[in-house]
This record gives sequence, structure tokens and C-alpha cells, in this order.
Amino acid sequence: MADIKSQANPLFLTEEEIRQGIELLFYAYRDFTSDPDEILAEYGFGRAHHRVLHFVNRNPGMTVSQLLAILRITKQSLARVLGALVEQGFIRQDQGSVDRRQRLLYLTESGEALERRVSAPQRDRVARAYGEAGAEAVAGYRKVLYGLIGPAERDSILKSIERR
Amino acid sequence: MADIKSQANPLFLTEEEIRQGIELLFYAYRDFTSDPDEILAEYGFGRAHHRVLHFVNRNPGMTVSQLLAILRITKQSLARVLGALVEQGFIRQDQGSVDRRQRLLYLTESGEALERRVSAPQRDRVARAYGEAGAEAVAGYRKVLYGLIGPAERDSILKSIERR
DNA sequence: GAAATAAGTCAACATGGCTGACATAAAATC
DNA sequence: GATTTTATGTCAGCCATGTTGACTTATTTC
Repeated sequence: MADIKSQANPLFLTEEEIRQGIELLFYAYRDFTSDPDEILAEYGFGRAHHRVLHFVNRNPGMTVSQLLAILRITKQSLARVLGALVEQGFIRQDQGSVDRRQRLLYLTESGEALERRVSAPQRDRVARAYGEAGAEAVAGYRKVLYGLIGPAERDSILKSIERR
Repeated sequence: MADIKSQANPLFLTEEEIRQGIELLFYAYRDFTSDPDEILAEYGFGRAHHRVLHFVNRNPGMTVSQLLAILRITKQSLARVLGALVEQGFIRQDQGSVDRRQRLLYLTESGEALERRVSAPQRDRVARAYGEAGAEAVAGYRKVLYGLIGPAERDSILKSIERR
């Protein structure tokens, strides 16, 4: 009997608990993304540009396809944003040496500076929340968020995190 | 000395750890919000409609101002979305009895049905992640997300959660 | 040599944010 | 009681960022 119960609902989860989890994610994401907006506006950029800066910084030399797969947007949507960043000298595109069809993405020096500046308030917010919550809570945070990611991508994200 | 260290960086947080926390939030939110989209499309609705359905369901009788404060969008942005939901009979607006300027928001029966249907995959995703991660991890998840919310709103959210 | 792939581009459209200006009704204040 | 403030609604237009569809070019793979 215990088996059946725990299989069906291992934590005796109420709808209330679930909905609170949903709301917390909404609120946290809302405030978390609001941080960089003012700085971005100075350059005429938006959140989409920030995302590109973040992921290219994290994965120097990544291909356009890889970036598209992470962002889950279309090539045409990315083109506008990426084009602006390249045009204004924040991102450099090198031809791949193995596969010369590829355009490998790198932040330029000014791109790195911009990324750091734009991300700073976001990093501070996360650092503060981590510090206040404690190491154990952080482990739980990571575990649950990881479980929220679609199963197909979970492994590759875990690998990309472990690789560092 | 230990005091100084722990004040500055209580968890010995590396930039890598912080950035992983940021990315996990991005990935989780990306997949978490993708769930309801297909169902919403049947009605010609989008994510904005879903948010309204969710919060009116959670706070029956809430005012337009309260909803605006939660969503952090302008009155004009909300008007489009809320207007469509009212027009199609998913949300009812009652005049406030204490303050008759207010329009108190309620889901109609079909609104409740729609909310349940649209939210179902999202709830399932959170329930699964909670179940897999375990009760302790969930507590940590909540603690960290709560810390990510802007301080001004933290208390009122805590209260609205405890009230249930 | 043909087919598949990586990337780019043009055009058109939808969603959901935004600002600014103004209107109405009701409540609160002087 | 007149005035001011508040809650809500509405018109008009703009912008950022997503979408689909069609087509091109260079390169790699078969």
C-alpha cells in the first residue's frame, strides 16, 4: 500500500503545493530578468541580446546551430539579434576550421565587458539568494530545476555543467 | 577571519556556481512555459492569457490593480488580454460592493475549466520534478526562489502563500 | 555528381510589451 | 458641497521579439 501511495504521490503533494511552486518560479523569473534591462537599453538592446551574450560567453566557439538549439527560437529571430551584436563589434564569427560552413561564435573584448556589466546585477541577485538560503537549499534548488527541464535536454545540460 | 570570509561569501560561491544557477533557471523556465502553448493556441490565446487565468483562479475577486501589480505590466497591455477573456466568457467582472470603482475578477465555469486544462501539463511537470527531487530538495527550491524575488514583494507573497 | 547540411536573407505577420493622452465614475479630502 | 484623487477603461501608435515560408550559397557527405 505504501508503495502505491508513494508511487502515485511520493510527497503527498497537494495542488496547493504545486501551484505555489509554479508561482514562485513566475515571480523569481520575473524579477531575475528585470535586472539587466536598464543597462541593455543604453545600447538599444533587449533580453534577447543578453541571452546571446550569456551563452556565447559560456560556450566560446559554439556554432549558430548550437545556440539556436539552446534558445529554442528560429534562425530568423536569432539573425536580427545576433546580427546587431556582430555589427556593433560585441560578437565575432570565425569560420570553422574542421567544418568551414560553421560560424564559430566568440565574444570580443567589448562583448565580454558588456556581458559582465549586464549580467552583474543578475549574478549578485543569485549570489545573495544562495548565501541567504544556504548550501543545502542550493542543492535542492538545483535538483528541482534540473527536473523541470525537458528530459531530452537534461543529459546534455548536465554534461555541459560537469565539463567545467 | 572566518567571520570575514563567511560574510563576504558564505558558501565560497564561485562565478561558475552562480552562472549555473542562472542557466538552470533559464532552462527550467523555458520548458515550463512551453507546456501550455499548444492548448492556448486552440483559443487564439497566448501566455499572457494563461497568466491572467492562473492568478485570477488563485485570487478570486482580486481587483484589476492587484493583477497589474503582480504581472508588472501596464494597464493597456492587460486590457487587450483581459478584454478578450471577458468577451469570450472566461472571466467575469463584478462591481465591488465596498468600493464600486473596483472591478472584481472571477473565473466563470468555463474559465475554470480552461484554466485547469491549460495548467495541467505545467502542474504535472512540477509534480514530477518535486517527486523525483524529494521533500528536502523542494524546501531548498522554495527557499532560493523566494530569495530571488525582489525584497519589496517578498513579504506579501509569503503572506499570500501562508494564508492558504 | 547528387544530396544533405550550416548558415544567411527577404518578406510578411502575430503577440505582447510600451508611451501618451484622455474619459468616466466613484471615493476621499478640504 | 466643491475639489482632488483613485480605479478603471480606451484610443492610437510604436517597438522588441517571436513566427512561417521561400530561397540562396558554400561546404560536406554519400
